[in-house]
Amino acid sequence: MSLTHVLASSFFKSMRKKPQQARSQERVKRILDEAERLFLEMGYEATTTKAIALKAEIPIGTLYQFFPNRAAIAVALAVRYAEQLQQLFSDLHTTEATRLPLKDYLNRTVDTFHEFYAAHPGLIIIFGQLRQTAPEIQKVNMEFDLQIEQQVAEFFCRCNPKLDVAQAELIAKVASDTIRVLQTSALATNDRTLREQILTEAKKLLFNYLQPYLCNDSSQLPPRG
Amino acid sequence: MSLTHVLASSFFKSMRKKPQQARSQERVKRILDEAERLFLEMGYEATTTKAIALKAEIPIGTLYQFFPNRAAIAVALAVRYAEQLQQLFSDLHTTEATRLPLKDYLNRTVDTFHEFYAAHPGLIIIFGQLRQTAPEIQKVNMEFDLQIEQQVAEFFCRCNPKLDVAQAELIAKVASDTIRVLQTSALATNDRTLREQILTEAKKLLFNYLQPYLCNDSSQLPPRG
Amino acid sequence: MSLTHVLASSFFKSMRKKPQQARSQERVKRILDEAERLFLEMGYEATTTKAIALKAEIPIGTLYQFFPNRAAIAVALAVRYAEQLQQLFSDLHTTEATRLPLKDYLNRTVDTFHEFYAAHPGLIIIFGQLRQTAPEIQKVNMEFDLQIEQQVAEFFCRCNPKLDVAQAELIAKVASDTIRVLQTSALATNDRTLREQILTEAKKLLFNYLQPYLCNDSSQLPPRG
Amino acid sequence: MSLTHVLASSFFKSMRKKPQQARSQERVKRILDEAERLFLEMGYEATTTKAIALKAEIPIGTLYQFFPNRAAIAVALAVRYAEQLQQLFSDLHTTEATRLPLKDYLNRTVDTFHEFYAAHPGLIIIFGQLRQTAPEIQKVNMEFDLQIEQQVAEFFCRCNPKLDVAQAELIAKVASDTIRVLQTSALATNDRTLREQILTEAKKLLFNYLQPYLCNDSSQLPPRG
DNA sequence: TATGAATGAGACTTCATTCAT
DNA sequence: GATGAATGAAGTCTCATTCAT
Repeated sequence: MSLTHVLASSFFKSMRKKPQQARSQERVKRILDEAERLFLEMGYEATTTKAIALKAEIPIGTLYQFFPNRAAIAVALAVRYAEQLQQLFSDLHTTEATRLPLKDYLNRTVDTFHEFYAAHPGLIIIFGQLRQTAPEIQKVNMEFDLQIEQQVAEFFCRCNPKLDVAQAELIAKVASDTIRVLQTSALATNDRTLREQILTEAKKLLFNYLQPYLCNDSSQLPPRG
Repeated sequence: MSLTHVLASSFFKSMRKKPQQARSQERVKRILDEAERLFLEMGYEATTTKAIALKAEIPIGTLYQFFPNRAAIAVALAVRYAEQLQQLFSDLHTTEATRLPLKDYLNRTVDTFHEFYAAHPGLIIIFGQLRQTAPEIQKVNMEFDLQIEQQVAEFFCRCNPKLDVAQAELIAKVASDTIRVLQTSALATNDRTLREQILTEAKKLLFNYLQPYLCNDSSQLPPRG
Repeated sequence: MSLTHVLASSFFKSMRKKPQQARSQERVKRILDEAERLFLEMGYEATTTKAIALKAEIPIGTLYQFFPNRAAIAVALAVRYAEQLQQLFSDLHTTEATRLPLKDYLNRTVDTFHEFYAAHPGLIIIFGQLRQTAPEIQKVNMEFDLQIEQQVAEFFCRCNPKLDVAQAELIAKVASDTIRVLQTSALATNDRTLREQILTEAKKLLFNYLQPYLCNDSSQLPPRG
Repeated sequence: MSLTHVLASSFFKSMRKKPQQARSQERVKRILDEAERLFLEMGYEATTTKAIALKAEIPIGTLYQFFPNRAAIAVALAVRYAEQLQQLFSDLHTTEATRLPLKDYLNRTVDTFHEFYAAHPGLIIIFGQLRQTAPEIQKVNMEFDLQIEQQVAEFFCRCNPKLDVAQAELIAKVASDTIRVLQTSALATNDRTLREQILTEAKKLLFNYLQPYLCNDSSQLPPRG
């Protein structure tokens, strides 16, 4: 029932067999790594399964023993990222971060995710642009977004117990979408100053937006509806 | 030098020849309309030029007289939307909207664009997901985004003359990215209530973010840098 | 019955109408000139009628009023060359050249034709390589070659009245083929020294070959085969 | 460094992969055989890859596994002929032919090659007319011609050690070009008598041309220059 | 199990030629 | 007569996936 569980099952459903031997695991990793690089460089449609197999240095037939088709590779990539992001999120929330003032919590969150995004350029493609091309990926993306948003919503509820769940989920969704697009926007530029500025604005924007909801001062809570 | 001019030139550069006769114009329109529908339904890569020609009820050779290749059709679509959005934006700013209080201005802006987005579902694909697949489209998108952001920045500067241009452009970019993603998010759901809620949050978020910058009370202006 | 007559009729048969007005003649010339350049640069198949019309600065429809199809342009080019070559040959034979010693006659002939070939690089394509692609051209080529060979044979018979006609025609054919290939070979190199050397060898070769036949000393005449 | 080696490498470079299994070799052979027939019948440009695959009774995709494009088939054909001709030439020179008097050597050479040409009508197309259309073929042709000419030159030098290398190469080139065009000329006619006559003249022509150079009587050697 | 040669539908695009204006 | 937009058959080549070895 946990996210990890759900996604993991989704992940392995996309694969023909669960690689148990060391070599198989190594091969699957190589496939995913090379596929990510190629998707990033050439785009999904322009990336051939043969090219992936070639770069991963495995026979094409073997690739098809791990993945039933090309889309499954993209899905597996999406799941791998989802797991990593979930881990990142969990790590963040098991530290003292959740006990920081909102402003600091947001700064930390934005920076943490930014580092991850910056280190994984493929992520934006997989989670941002492959959606349309491969409906399967979209599904994984949406499922994952939802899971994260629910966890964020739970966190918001813990911050401000007066917040009702539906409201918290709405806010979580809006905040998640916003943070995601601004991360993307920041990463799209090579101008390091601009990048920092965008992140700074993102933090302000989130703070200004969330403060009225999360500040435990009921007098500031906006009326529902 | 105007945006319309720039985009129009870009538009016609993407086409083999400028259709001047009534029938040609009609045909180009049909090509674009059908292409939009197909891109939306099947995705860009899965949409064949043959299918577009078939749906538009013109011979394939004729399609290629107007567009040198499939990507050019997508570019033309992007330009068409860019022009319409620019028009929408200009119309908004030549009304009294700009003299409204910030909150009302934002409400109006969000609603106006939302109506347009809702009426043109293809827009999100063209401006949101086709980027990677066809670099030409990305270019049109980015040019257009930049133009709009500059106009928004100019508007911000007029609202608050103390704002410096670079700052205004940054804020405009952040606000534009945010509004765009939330519009998309709103449209992604079929739940009309949720959709309204997302838009309401978008308005709040923008207001909370922009007010400190645009409220002409210098004491509230955040220090630069 | 003259060559010029035969070829001229062939030439105009390849054209839809005999251009009588000055502008038409000018246009046909431009078509041929540009076609020649394009055939030379791109090859026959890669040269589109549209490209020819474009370069010649005439509408494509007008091109098709002068030539029924693309091959007709190539044929017309072949005929134009045939006429020029025939003229060259006639001019040579109406001078004192025919009264020179064989060696001098051959030197003059080789050089004269070489100058023409060098000045008309399209000739080799039209007469050498377009044959296969367009059977019509092959026909014009062969007709022309035959006419020239017959004139050469007549000349040989005049040189040595003891030569019978069939023999003379055979020799003329062999000599013509040889001279043609060596001209081509000479022109294929950019090394001016090598080019001169090839031509020098061509002259020797022809002299050594023809002398026994044409030297009016019956004792040297080879016995008929 | 041997010709065979050079050409073989060129040959396999033109192919996607070296066929190793019996079936593959058989298939490549069928492709080449049918391509040759079609090139001969229809011309290179008019011969479609589909038609070749159809005649060879293999799927088009399989054809493209062996050859990256249509031109590569023509190149492979050229290389196949080059190898056969080289073999023919080598065989001739490892017999006693080289020890025969010049006249007999030439008779034998002309006849030997004529038999081969007559048995392989595609050769003339590939080596004579495809040049322009496909630059790759031209390259193979020229490389091959050069190799043969060098071998001929070496033979000439052995015949007459007083001949310098550059001179020998020039003569070899002239003789090769001449013999080739006369072979072609002979084959172009269906009149068997005329064909024989052309060949007879070719032999005379070559003998008369080469004798002064190769006859080991230095008094007859033409002065260089 | 592992492999990679084989498959063939189908994609995009071109271009000689026509014919309505 | 002059024009050039319109046509659509046909060409080359790709590639996801299979399956015999």
